[in-house]
Amino acid sequence: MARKAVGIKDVAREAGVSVTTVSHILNDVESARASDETRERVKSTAKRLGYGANRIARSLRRQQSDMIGLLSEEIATTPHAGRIILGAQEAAQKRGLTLVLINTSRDQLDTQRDSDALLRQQVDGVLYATMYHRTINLPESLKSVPTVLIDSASQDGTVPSVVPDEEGGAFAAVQELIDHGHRRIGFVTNVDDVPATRGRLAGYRRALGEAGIQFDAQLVVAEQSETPGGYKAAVEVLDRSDRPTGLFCYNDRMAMGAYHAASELGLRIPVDLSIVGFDNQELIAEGLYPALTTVALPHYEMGEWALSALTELILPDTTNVTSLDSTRGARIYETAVLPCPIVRRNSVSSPRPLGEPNRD
Amino acid sequence: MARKAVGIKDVAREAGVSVTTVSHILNDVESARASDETRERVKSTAKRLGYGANRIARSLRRQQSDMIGLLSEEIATTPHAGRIILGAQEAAQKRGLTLVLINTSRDQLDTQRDSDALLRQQVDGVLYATMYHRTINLPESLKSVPTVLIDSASQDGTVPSVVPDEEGGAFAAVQELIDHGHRRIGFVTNVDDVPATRGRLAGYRRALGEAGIQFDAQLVVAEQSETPGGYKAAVEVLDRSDRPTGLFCYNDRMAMGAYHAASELGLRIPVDLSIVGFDNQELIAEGLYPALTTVALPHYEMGEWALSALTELILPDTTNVTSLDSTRGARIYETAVLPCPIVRRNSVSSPRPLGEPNRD
DNA sequence: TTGTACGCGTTATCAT
DNA sequence: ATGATAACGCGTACAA
Repeated sequence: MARKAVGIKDVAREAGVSVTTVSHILNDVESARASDETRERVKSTAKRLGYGANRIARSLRRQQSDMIGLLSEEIATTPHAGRIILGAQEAAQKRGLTLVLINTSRDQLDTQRDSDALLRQQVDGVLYATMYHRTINLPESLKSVPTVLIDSASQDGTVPSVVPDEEGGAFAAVQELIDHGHRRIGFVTNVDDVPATRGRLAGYRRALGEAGIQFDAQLVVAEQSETPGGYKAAVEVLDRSDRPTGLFCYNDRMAMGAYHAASELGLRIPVDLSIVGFDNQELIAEGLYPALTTVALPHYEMGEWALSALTELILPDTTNVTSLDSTRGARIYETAVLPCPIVRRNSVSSPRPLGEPNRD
Repeated sequence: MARKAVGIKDVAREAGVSVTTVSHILNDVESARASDETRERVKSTAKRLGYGANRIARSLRRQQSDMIGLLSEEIATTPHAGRIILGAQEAAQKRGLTLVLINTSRDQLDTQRDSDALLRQQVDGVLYATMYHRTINLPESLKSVPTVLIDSASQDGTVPSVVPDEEGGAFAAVQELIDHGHRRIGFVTNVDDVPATRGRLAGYRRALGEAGIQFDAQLVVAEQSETPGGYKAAVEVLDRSDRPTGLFCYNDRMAMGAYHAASELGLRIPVDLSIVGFDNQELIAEGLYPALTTVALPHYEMGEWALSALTELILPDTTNVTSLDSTRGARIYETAVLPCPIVRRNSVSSPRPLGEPNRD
């Protein structure tokens, strides 16, 4: 830790004032005013000495640490996690808060009564990020500390939460195909019953519906959400005479499988088949040939939003402070839904005009 | 922060002893002994009350925060970063340390004199992780705080550092091809002059040399280290009659490009062409068909190693404490080199027997 | 307008 | 074997 830290006392002595004055000035305390002259002198000497308040002493005194815990099941196990962390980190830094990492496995969380204590004592609040979008019950250990959920909605709305707009993203993806003239659009989806699956299917159907295209159950086929699953599903939906000209894939990995299937079937992308993915995994989306048009998950934005919501939770607005205590704890939070923008690359084009011969 | 925290005083009162005794017992202080009876009583009441020392107060008193700063240029901008973080985090947790995130852009680091103060005051040390393996000069702001470098070596060895064994990994990759009987092995490498490029080339040459295979400059071609570069390079090295039967690629992205090239040239993997990548980007390696045999970067292990080295730096071994002050700061650290294990999947097989007709 | 003194929860020193 | 108390560095009520 500090080797030869410069303390508030040093600043006070150097500026020829008391520590109180220094503290007041540096913390912009309203009540006590100092002459502009001293104010200036204190500030400059503080800067000259490179003074920064000892956060630990300050925390002890203020009874708040200015630290936010980022609680995550297997931190950064997914490539997405990085963006969440970054969003939260930058938002935290902007507010003078520090992000500390707490790693947990889910089952640990419930039994972790001591972790509870650990948490409560050093962080002002926690961001709880799940690995993928889902609905959860708030772990018992988090009931006592201000918490915001990232990428999952709380069952009962007792805490704020933020999730991606799966349906909107899927809608945009399918709309992109429709805008290019596709009418026969397949959906390679996954088999797990999670919000993303339901939301993306809903978006697919809504886009079709709004375009006046009949939903055809034969065109949606579900498999495991990995690349091999995408391959299998794509083969199934593409290997027939009335195959779709456009394909919406549950995620980029499945789209990668679909590329493989298309290649095997002699279908060129995007000439013979247009594809849109989901997730915007750049490694894949930019690596595929042609580069994959896909939908981005707003990870950075979710991290940012969550941290912002958490600060509001911690420092309740000074507006209507009166009814505060009564409303606290009873409040129901709606989960925020952040947009998933489409990222256009080269896997979508117009279908060949009707009647043009297939040259395969 | 803490709503109604249970403090050491509560435990003392409840157990009918003084706070001193509680502190002694809970901290396993050698000098002062208590009766086994009280010892037991104190411990049990502490547990019953759910007591945990207030880390902030403890930090203030002990003059050490037990916090480690993870300083990173654009945290988790690469998928690898997550593994580093996880390795460091778990190692930290094991030692009762907390990891705090500090995000920086590289140029910021030098001018950041206030960040310097910030760092010094709350973290006991910092882990400085660069985005990719390279050699650096330690930023000025880190000179004053115990630091360990991850994924980069310090120019002058003033601080411990850990990097991947690029050469060994490349050697293993090429050896894998040789073991399968390949004699004509191409190398699709990248154009940047970084340690990884040099090391992987050296490993390639050494493996060839030890197998008695003549190095052929025509078989190594450099391009941008992305997928399109891999495609271009692979086409160049494969589109000729004396093409290699095995291909070592600088990284998995380039390997992905090579897959595409092979497909275009009508080369089946691994029947007509065996490929080994580097990085073990699972998204790619497991998504390609056939799954890519590649070499893993030891990110988790580097994070772990770095944290371990840092703790030794902070709490110097109690052995030979005498000569401590004199040696400190003057010491030269060798940079640790961690092995890159090969991960076998399905992209390598034996080349077709000599003379077997090419069925293309 | 400025300074003195106390308290935040621990740990550590020194008595008893 | 146990307990009283100073000190860590800062913020602030209260006195001047």
